[in-house]
Formats: sequence, C-alpha cells, structure tokens
Amino acid sequence: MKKKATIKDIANQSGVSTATVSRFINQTTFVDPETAEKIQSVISLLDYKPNMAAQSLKTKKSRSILLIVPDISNPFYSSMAKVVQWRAKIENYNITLFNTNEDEIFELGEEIKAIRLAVQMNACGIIMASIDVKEKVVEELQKADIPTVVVNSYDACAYDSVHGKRNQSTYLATKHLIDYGHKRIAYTGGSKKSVIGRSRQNGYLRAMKEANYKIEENLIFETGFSVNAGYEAGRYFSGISPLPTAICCANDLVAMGVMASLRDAGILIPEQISITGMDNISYAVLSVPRLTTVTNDSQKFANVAIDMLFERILDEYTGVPREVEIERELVVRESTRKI
Amino acid sequence: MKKKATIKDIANQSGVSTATVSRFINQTTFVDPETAEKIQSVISLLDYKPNMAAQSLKTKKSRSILLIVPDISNPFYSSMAKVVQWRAKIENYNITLFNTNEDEIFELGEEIKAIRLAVQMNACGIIMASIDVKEKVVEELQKADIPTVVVNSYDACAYDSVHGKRNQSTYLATKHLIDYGHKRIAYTGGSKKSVIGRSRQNGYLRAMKEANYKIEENLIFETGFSVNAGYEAGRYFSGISPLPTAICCANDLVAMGVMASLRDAGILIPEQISITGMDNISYAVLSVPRLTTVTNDSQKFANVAIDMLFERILDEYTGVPREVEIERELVVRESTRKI
DNA sequence: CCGCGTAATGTAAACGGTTACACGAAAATG
DNA sequence: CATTTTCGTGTAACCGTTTACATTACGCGG
Repeated sequence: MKKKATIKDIANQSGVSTATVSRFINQTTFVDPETAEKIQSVISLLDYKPNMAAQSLKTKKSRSILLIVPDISNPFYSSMAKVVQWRAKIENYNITLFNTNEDEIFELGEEIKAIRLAVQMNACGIIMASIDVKEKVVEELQKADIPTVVVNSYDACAYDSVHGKRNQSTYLATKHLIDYGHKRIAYTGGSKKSVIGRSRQNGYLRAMKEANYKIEENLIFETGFSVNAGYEAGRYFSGISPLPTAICCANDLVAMGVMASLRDAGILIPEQISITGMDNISYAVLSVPRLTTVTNDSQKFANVAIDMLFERILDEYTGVPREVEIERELVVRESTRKI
Repeated sequence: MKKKATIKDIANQSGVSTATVSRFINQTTFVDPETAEKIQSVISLLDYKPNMAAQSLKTKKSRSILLIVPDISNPFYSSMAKVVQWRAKIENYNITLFNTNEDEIFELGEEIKAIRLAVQMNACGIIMASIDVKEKVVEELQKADIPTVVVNSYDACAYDSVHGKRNQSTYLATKHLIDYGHKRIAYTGGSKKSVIGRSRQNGYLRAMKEANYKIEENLIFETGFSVNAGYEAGRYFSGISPLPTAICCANDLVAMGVMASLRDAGILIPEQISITGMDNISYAVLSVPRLTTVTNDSQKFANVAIDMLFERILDEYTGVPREVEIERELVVRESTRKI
C-alpha cells in the first residue's frame, strides 16, 4: 500500500513551498498561473487529497454539520435529512448523522452525547431536530458554542429555531373533527415528556376545551410516535365500548398504525371512526382511506434550518435568535366524515 | 468564549506530562491510581474532551464510518441507516451520511465523490449501499484502501458484500403471479443502468421465460424507484388496452405509487389488476389492499454489513471477500388474486 | 553494595496542513 | 532615478494528540 501523498510531496515535486500549494488549493492568494498549472498537474498525478483532520486541527473548522434526529426511519426526518445532506453537499459540507432513538430508549443522555460529539469533532454547526430540548441540553449547547438551529421545539429561545406554527397541528385536526360533528374524540401519540408530545396533545386539549367538550381520560392513550405505537393504540381503542367516533393522532405514522389495527378489528374507517394524522408524509395520500392530516413540510423545515445555519456559520447573521414558524394547513381526505 | 481545554491544560493542572494524560485516557499503560484520580478530577473540572481532529491526524484513524445510500428517504435505506448508526454508536464510532440521490440525478460521479470524502476524512470503513457499483467506483475504492462492505450489489466481488439471494426478489413475485394464472404480466421500476434495476428486471424476465410467456415490450415501463415513479408508471399502464392483468413492481414504493395511480383511474386492485412489490417495507402491510411482496429485511442487511465491516476494521478477519446472501420470501397478501 | 530489571513517567518528534511574517523583484509613484 | 507598493513566494511556528525512546526510582538477587 503506497503512502498517501501529502502537501509536502506536492510541494517538492512541483518545486514550490507547501505554503504556495496550500494557497493554490484554497484560492486564498493569487498564484502565478504557470506555477498553478504545475501544481495542479502534480496534484492530479499523485492523486492528492488534502487531509481533513489536519485542516480541521489547524483551522478549528471541520466542514461538517451534525444532524441530530429522534428517528431517521420516520419519513419526516429522513426526508429532512435528504435535503439537509443535499444542501450541505452543495456548499461542500458533509453531515454526520446522530439518531437519538427517542422513541425506543427514552434517555435524555443521547442528546448530550450528540452535542459532545459535535464539539469533539469541531462541527461547524448543529441541526437539532430531536424531539426534546431540555434545560440540560441547552446548557450543553451553551458550552459547545457551535452555531445551532433547533427544529420542532417551541421553547429553545436561545437558538435559531424553526417549527410549525403554534396551535395548529393537532388543534386544526381536532377542530376539523369537531366541525364534522364529533363529540367523543380520542387522542393518541407520544408522551408528554417530549416537546412534540406535549404540543400535540395540547393542541387536542385546547380544541376540546374551546368546544366545551369534556375530556375523558380513557380516551387519551399515550404511546410513541411510530406505526407500532399506533397499532397498539388502535388495539386499545377498539376494546373501548362504546367506541369513540374519532381519533386524533399525534402523527401520520401513528394514524397509519391505528388504521391498520382498527381494520384488523373489523372496524370501518371512516364509517365507524374518523381518523386524523399530522405531518402529511408522502404515505398519507397512499393510505386507504386517504388520511386526513395537517401538513408539516419537512423539506421546508430542512431548507429553512439549513439556510439559517449557514448564515450563522458564515457570520452573515449574528443577531438575536430567530424563530420561524412554518404555516400548516389541514388536508381533508377520506379518513374523516361528518357525523 | 473560553478556549477549550487541551491535553496540555490537563497535564499542567494535574502536574504530569501530556503523555501520562494520554495514556490514562486511552488506557494504554497502567498509571498510578493516585495520579489517575488526580487527572480524572482535572478532566471533569475543565470539562475536557479530546480533539478528534488531532487524534485522527496522529493515528490516521477517525472512528467514523461513511454510509453511502442512494436515497435516505426510502424506508429500506433509512431503516438500514438507523441500525447502522445504532451499532456504530455502541462501538463508539460515528457515521457520516452520504446520499447519492441516484434516483434524481443519475450521475455516477456522486459515488466517486463519496469515496474521495472517505479518504479525506480518514474514514475507518465504508458501507456502500448505493444502487450501482461500476468499474470506476471499484477502482476508486481500490485506491482508497478502506475496509468496505457493499450492500445490494451482485458483482462487487472484490469486497465483502451482502445482498438478497440471487434470483429471488422479482422472480418470486412474478412466479407467484404466474402460479395465480396471470399471463399478461407487466413490469415497472428503475432503469437497467443500475445493478438493482437490472437484477429486478431480470428476475421478472427469467420467470416469464421459464413459463414460456411472451414478453411484450410495451408492458415494460422503465422509471425510477420512488412512489412518484410508480405513480407515473400506473398512469402509463392504465392507458393500455387491454389492461395487463398484473404488474410486477421493482420495489414497494413503486408498487404503492402504481396502486395510487390505478385507484385514481378507477381501476380495482386486485379485481382488475394484481400488484406485487418488493422489499416488504413497513408500509406494505398498511396499504389497502395489503401489498403482496417479497421480504428484504433491511435491518438484517444492516446488521450483517456492520458485522463484517467491524471484523475488517478490527482486523479480526483478513481473508478473502465474503458474500452473504439474505434469504427472501414471498409474502402473499391481498393485492394479488387468482385469475 | 553493585548491577539490573521493572514500573511509572517524562521528553520531544512526529502527523499534515495553514498562515503570520519576511523577503526579493518588479511595478508604480513622484 | 529614488522610493514606495505590490506581487508572488518562502520560512517556520503552530494546531492537539500519540508514542518511541529516555529517564528516574525502586526492589531484589548475588
């Protein structure tokens, strides 16, 4: 195995100093076209590629962004990841993926670990789309002192943040159910321990209260954010008698699980129970009946997040933390019906 | 902003040399328990975290693995990513995500770029789940000289590789359709330019030939691997008269797209057309009618891949490239019916 | 009491880049 | 023509670790 070519090799073979080579590569100073050509030819000849570790060590910048998500297998996050990665690549950054697995191991520690990793690797930026941002996490972020944008959290006021418009998500969905004449509306989804879990459940509660409906404890089933979690919830609800007439789910995945479960129990949707989701992932249109849901455009989230992050990284913006709210809207399809 | 503590700070404040601190951290040599304790306390006090760039520069190892996938938003790959990341984290490795976006920009260059990145960052290993491994790519891998395992490619014989058992995927699906009495069976999915595209289409062709059925050119519609691609294909097929009685799709995403499209055209599944998918992603059970498909357990792929990769990284295995085939099986559900 | 092995630690040279500073030559200025 | 800029480049220190080698001190056999 031949040793990899270093900048010194390039310098020697093209009869210049390493400084010149470095300058040529990074275009930091004008170098004589003739020299440049020579250097370039030697570079191609030796197939030289700068060592990122060395660069990073010297410049204290790593050209990499840490993307923290709760569950990369959730389409919302994976399609976010796709655009983040895409945008980063264009700017010549690469992305390190950290999956906190919130849904399975409910350990706050994962996020802390992620942030530690970011400082160890000299990450240029962090996109934190994890579903919870607690005090300890903020503290750790503070110490890390790395440009950060938080996705999907409503109270990370110390950082740039992007999230859906407040009081829309499940509020819109529940309101829609109420408008359709439903009264016994159930709710299921991730626990209130997470920001998203809380905000989604609160949306439901708020709509119910506004309508002066009584909230029946046994119609609220806390679980996870996955299809399996939804399936479990569906089993729970199908055992309740009388059945609720509608179920508001914390996200589409849960809704799909619920629907599958109800179908297995022989319960008709929407004839017997109306279902709403949240996120409008691409599978929502494909489900049968098509899922009524609320948009949550992950690509928009990702684009806004990366825009803000780059502005911070490049010092194009140094002001107070920004908070951008993404407008959401109800998409009425066939999983809900008037009663 | 306080400067980050370095190993020198730790050394100074605990009255030992940097060498000792390093040895303590990496547990490479026994250090006096008393000294150790002192060092540890200073480390916690100053919140010291080793700088990975420096470590990587010196040791030429980065403790990071490059994961190359064609489309992270495809559940097959995102759930692979999830387990890869999970396993890597346990061993204290982190993973860099590279999405080649094969489906949209059909550029071979992306894979080359990815491999280059791997060498620049001193990646310890590469998991290459991209849908094509061409000559040029292999050449680049050769130069890179990094432990690599290839996923889902049938002809990367120079590397450890994991893929589904040959001649199963679409072959099984098509055979199932034939067993069900179908004769005019269509096929759609990604182009033959990619390994997967080829192997999937070949499975279909082989089954058809074995049954001595004639292959009608206009019943083969090459497109992508996504839901949208499937939707397009569905539109194409619904314009054909007489309709084929079955469509074998390259993967579940495509199948779901096709089903949505046919449904929009008022065509009944499986009454008028039977549909098969491939991958058995978690949404396949959720579709209506439930999709008949062939398993392709992404988590198993991921686990095998990472197992092999670690064996290479840790030099636990240095023999000839291994090839592991994951058994697949047909899952008959409701999207197909006897004719 | 000498010499030697051993255990714990220190010294300092890498690793592969970047960049502040210095320098000579050529071009611009007056 | 003398002086100052400008330009292109070289020199060498530095980034934060690891590690081969050197050093010390101590215990032990002869």
